[in-house]
Amino acid sequence: MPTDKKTACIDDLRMRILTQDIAPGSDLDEAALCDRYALSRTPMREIFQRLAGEGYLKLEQNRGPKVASMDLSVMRMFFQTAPMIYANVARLAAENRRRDELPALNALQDKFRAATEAGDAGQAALLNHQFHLQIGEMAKNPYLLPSLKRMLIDHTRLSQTFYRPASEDESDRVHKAVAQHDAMIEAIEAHDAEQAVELTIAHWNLSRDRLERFVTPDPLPIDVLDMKDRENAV
Amino acid sequence: MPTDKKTACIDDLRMRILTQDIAPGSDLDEAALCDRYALSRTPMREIFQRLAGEGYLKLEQNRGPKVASMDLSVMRMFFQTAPMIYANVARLAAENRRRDELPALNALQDKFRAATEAGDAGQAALLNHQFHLQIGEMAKNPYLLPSLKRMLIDHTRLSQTFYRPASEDESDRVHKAVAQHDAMIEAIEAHDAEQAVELTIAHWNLSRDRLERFVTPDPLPIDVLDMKDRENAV
DNA sequence: AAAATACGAAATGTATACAAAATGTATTCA
DNA sequence: TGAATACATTTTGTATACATTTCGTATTTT
Repeated sequence: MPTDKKTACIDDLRMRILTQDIAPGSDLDEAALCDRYALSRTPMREIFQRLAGEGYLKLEQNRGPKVASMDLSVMRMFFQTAPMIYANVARLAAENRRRDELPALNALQDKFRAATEAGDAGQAALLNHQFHLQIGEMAKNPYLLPSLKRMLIDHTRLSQTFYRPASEDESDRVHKAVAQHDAMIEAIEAHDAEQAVELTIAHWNLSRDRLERFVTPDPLPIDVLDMKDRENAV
Repeated sequence: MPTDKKTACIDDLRMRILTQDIAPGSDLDEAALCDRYALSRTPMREIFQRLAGEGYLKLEQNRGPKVASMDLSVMRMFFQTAPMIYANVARLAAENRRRDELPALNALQDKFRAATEAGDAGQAALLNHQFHLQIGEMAKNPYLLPSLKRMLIDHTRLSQTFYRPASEDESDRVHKAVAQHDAMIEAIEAHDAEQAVELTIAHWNLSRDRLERFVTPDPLPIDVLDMKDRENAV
């Protein structure tokens, strides 16, 4: 089937962008990708168009596709907007979810937990992405979904380090995040919109601190000899 | 210039979809459009991909592009989500607008007012669309913008009748809408976020009632008659 | 030497031919 | 007559050749 090759390519590109295997702002080489995925230029360019529509890439006239960048100016908007989108999506998901959508959510959570326990950071971030995307689908709101998808792209790229906990404290946070997912599933299953919102806010607050530290890293230690501080520097 | 032809085609298709010249849910004939816009299939398909990414069209495997439909279930979400998106975009626009963006907004408002006074309903709806899109650009929030764009597509399609006022009362509403635009420009220019939000909510409330009256599902396919004829013919 | 320009190589965009899939129609067979 | 199947037509997807634009480089000109 020729179409499988195409969707496989799309999925792989998405994955590589989300894991920062392809860096934000970097250029894509059409010919090289055609070669890599064994596709001719026409379907590859259609893929570029689609990924651009989803916010993964940026296309300009007469120049190659660029991976969406993450400037500092945009990051400000990210932190400003995320709680609103996430909370409202969670509310709608709790209100509108269908029973037959719950197994998929549970399956993703199972895989997510396994990835965190196995210490597979990239996979954990990716499964966290899919988990929240699934909640987005359950919200049944075609107007909010595109915003959520764009937020999740940057959220996942930012959180690459989150699931690679360096300290005991950060490891605790990951476990807390997993537990919050469980609670969110319960709330959504119970059609408890208020609870879903509350949990989502808490979930956001949990990762916000870590995320913000990544965007604006701690200043390097002034005392060069203090090796303890050096360890925590980003 | 070959690229002008392409952007002209995109703009024209957008316009025809927004004015419901091409009905929601209708199929697009690739070959016919290639003929109409004097483009070959490759760039035309790229256009489809782009319009699909913007929410104008829906693409499926091995079948022609469909204009995004406006089902009743989606309309519910439309009315539920619009105030939140519009209000927050207005707030951000007031906060983040640059001085050099104001002339464009004023120009659109001038043209908008002229269209309403000339009774050009289609043009008025289109310029109203561009006006709110410009505010969206001024908000500088890449996460909210895609949602706003999707909302505006349906908003403009729904409001086709709004600017074709049938009664005295409805004519008043159009004038009020024009005045609200003026006030919104003032608030945005003055960086008055609270005022911008308040005006936006009022603006929304003004059109909501009128819009809700026109929420009707896509017309049933006419094929039913053909089937009857076929039965009778044999 | 610096700026400008012209050239060539690489890329991006378009047209078209070909392949695969879907759809409609006619024919066959019970 | 009616169902099923095979065939033809149309539509959709892909590969590739060709056209155009961009960009780096070298040459010219002052």
